[in-house]
Amino acid sequence: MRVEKTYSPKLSVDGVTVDRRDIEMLEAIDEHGSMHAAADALGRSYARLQNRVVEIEEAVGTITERKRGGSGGGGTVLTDTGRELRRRFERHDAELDGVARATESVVTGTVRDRTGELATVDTSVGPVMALVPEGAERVQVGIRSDAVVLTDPSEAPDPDRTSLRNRFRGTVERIESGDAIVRVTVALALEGADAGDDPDPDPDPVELQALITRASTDRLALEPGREVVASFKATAARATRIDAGGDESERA
Amino acid sequence: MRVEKTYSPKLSVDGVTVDRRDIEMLEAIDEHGSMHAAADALGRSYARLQNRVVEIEEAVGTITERKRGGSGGGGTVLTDTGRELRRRFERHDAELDGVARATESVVTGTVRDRTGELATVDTSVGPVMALVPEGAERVQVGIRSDAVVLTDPSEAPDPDRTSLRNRFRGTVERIESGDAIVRVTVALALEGADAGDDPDPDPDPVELQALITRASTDRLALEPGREVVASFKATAARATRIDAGGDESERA
DNA sequence: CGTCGTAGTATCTATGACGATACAACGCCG
DNA sequence: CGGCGTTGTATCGTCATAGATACTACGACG
Repeated sequence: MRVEKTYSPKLSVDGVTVDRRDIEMLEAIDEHGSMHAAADALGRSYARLQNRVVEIEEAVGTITERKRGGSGGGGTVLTDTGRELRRRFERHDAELDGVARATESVVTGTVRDRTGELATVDTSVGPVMALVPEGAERVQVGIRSDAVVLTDPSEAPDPDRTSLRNRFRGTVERIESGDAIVRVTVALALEGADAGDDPDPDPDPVELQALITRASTDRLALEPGREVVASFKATAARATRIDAGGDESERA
Repeated sequence: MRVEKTYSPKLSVDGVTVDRRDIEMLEAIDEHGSMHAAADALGRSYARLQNRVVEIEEAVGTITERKRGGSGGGGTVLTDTGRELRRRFERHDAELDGVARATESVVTGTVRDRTGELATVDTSVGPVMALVPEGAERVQVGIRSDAVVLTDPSEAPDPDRTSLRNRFRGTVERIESGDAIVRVTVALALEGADAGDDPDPDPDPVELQALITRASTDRLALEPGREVVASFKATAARATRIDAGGDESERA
C-alpha cells in the first residue's frame, strides 16, 4: 500500500477561505496587470474571477486596486494587503509541505501521566513526552524527522539545561544522502531489554528517523553502527489514539 | 486582518485521494457495523457511500469485509487494512494540525551560499541555515515554534556536537502559559548592532517564539529579561521567496 | 420456504460551481 | 465626440457530485 501524504493549504479569513487557486489568481493579476489578461492566462472566465476577487475583498479587505476607463482602458493592481496575503499563503504552504515530505517515526505505547494536553507515554523504548489528545489511553506517537536532533553521546547536553525533553540512545542504522539533506535512521535501544516481566514482543521497528544536514553528518562523523543520542521536543511529538489496538474486541 | 491557517489532510493512494469525509465514513461503518446504518448516521445516501467504498478499495485494497445475507441480513466490518488507513490519516492530520496551530516566527533576509535545497540566509540577526526554494534571492524564513529549543547560555551545548545548526542569543521577552505548554517569545540580539555599514533599519520584530513545556520553563528558570540561547535545526526552517520585497518596482 | 435486513446496482433529479456570452459603465485619448 | 479596452453585471448552458428512489441478490433463521 503506497500511501502518499497530501494536503491543501487554506487561509480562512472571516467567512471565506482562500485556497491555492485564489492565490494563483492573485499572482496572475499581479503579473498581467488586468483581470482579463489574468483570466486568459489561467484559462478561466473573467466573470468568475471577478466575482471571486470581490468575495475575498469583502472578508479580507482591499486586496486589489481596480480602475476602469482611462489610458489602456484601466487595469487591476494588487495592493500591499494582497501581496501580504500571497506571502502568508506561501509560508503556510511551505510549512505544510515540510510536514508532508518529512517522514514520521511511529512508536506505540500507553498514556501514563498527563497534565493538560501533555502526557508521558510508556513505550518499548522508554517514556516519551508528547502531546496527547484528550481521553486517549493507547496511542501511537508520531515524531517528525525534521524535529529530531542528533548529538554525540560523549558530549550530550545536560538535559536539565535545555527544553529538549526526550532523549534516547541508539545506533545509526542507515544513512540516505540527498543533495544537502541526509536522512539518518537510528535504531533505538530497547528499555530493560533483559526484563522478562513485560511480555510485550512489540514488533515495532523502534526506529527513529532524523533529517539533518550533510554538514552535520560529517561533523558528528555519523556512520552505520555509531552510537548517538537522539532528542526531540515534547511539542514536536504528537500522539493519536488507537481505538481497539490489535484486538478485535467488537462484534463478538 | 484576522487570518487563520487551515488545511485539509489527504492521503493519496494509487489514483484516489481519501479525505476526511472518507475517513468519517470508515469510522461510521466501524461503529455501526453496516453501511446502511453508517449512511443514516452520517445523513448520506447509501448508494454514494457504497460506491465510494468500492472506489477506495480498488486503489488501497480490501478495507472492508462486506457480507450480505445471513443472520441480521449481513453487515460490513473494517479490515485491519481499513483501520490502518484510519490511523495513517489521524497521524497525518495531527501533524498538520500541529503546523496550523504552532505560531511561526518570520525573519526576512537574502540568500548567500547554497548547496542543493539548503542555503545560508543573511538576516538582521545573523546567518540562518534554512531550506530555500530554487532560485530564490530575497526570502522570508519561517521558523516553527515547536521546533525551537531553548537552552541555558551557561551550559549551551557545543554546536559542533549536535545537528542543531542555528543558534541565537536573546532575552526572554514574554511568556504565555497554557495548561502544560508555554509559549516563550525571545527577542534576538541584532548582529553588529553598532555597525553603521548596513543601513537596513529592518522594522522586523526579530522575535522568535518557542513552544515548550511548563516543566522546561521551570527548569530553565525562564522569566522576562533572562538570557537564553535559542536553537533550531536547518531542516525546520523554511524559506519562501519574496518577489519585489517592499519595493513597488513594477508598473512605472 | 418465506421473511427480513443487509449488500449491490441503475436511474432520475437537485444542486453548485464554472465557463460562455452578451451588454452596460467608465474614462482617457486621438 | 467616438473608439477602445478595461471593469462590472446578468443570464444561460454544462458538468460533476451526490441524494432519492426503486429494484435485485444474498443467506441465516424461524
